[in-house]
Amino acid sequence: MKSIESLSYDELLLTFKTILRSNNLKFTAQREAILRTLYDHPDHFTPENLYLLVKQKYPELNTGITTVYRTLNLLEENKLATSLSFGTQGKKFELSNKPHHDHMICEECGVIVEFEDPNIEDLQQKIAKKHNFKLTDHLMQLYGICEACQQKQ
Amino acid sequence: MKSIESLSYDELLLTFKTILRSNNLKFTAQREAILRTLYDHPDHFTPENLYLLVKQKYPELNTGITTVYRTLNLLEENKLATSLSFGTQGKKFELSNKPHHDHMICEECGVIVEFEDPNIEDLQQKIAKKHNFKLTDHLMQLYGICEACQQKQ
DNA sequence: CTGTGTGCAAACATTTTGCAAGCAG
DNA sequence: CTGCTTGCAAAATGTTTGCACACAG
Repeated sequence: MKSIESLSYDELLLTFKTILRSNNLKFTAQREAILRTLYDHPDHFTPENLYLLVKQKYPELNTGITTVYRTLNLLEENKLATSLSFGTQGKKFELSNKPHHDHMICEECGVIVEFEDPNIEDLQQKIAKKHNFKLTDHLMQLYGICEACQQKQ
Repeated sequence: MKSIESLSYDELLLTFKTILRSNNLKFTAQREAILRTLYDHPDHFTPENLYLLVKQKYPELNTGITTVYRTLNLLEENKLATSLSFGTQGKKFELSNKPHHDHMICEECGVIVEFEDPNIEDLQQKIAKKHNFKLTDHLMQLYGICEACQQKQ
């Protein structure tokens, strides 16, 4: 199977269908609407935000928030989506269809900037090795004040 | 004021009292019990865990979980404690009285290993500069399988 | 047809808030 | 004394589950 990175929507959809089929799950209009919405808006969604947007774009499906949660978890379990934790305020999800990257978050306005740095990946491997961990994943988030918010102050 | 890193308990207590005084807040037995418990157990606590431990060690205070939440937030706002997010499962807290470090978490047993790497701090500064962010904080967590759990498999 | 998926409402888990009584300063 | 703090219960959030009906395969 092709890597998930930089897939076109059709390829992504095919990947999704393959995953569904191989787990004896069904391809439904709601599941597609959720995937499509995630694809069309490369933002970081809370389940609630995504639910509202899907409802707005595909009102005839009458998608429930329960289905959004279930689908997001399904996507995450199958590595088609990734989530970031925000303590009490839940999680934010994004599709995994772009190269690996990390996040820098503005504490004022909440904007999320993505970045990528190969040196960090190397460092992480070294650290894991030192403690005899088998690395499966990582999370790196920088917090700060973005350019726009610095000027407002 | 002395840096918070590597304070003895007496120094930590003094810092706490100073913060309380300067905010017109009161020094209470419950607040001290919570600080003391965090100090005596350099673990990563959920509010619930900490609540149970404080109750066990200082039963006569009859501390409520509400107070634990309120005190943890107070400590965090004043940089005496730090929290890590775990999505749905809430947060874990630790005292900030040791040098900066990051965390590596075992996905099997949940054990948290602390590590420290100056190279990472440098890299982060570079990345922030590139995007014109003013860095205030960061979070780096590595996920994997610890040595013990690898052997169990 | 069969069994998975769905929306709804209810249940859950975690955290926050309103309130009356208690206690620090 | 004054007003911050406390514990309790209730409310608020965010997420998951039970169920009867709908629908994909």
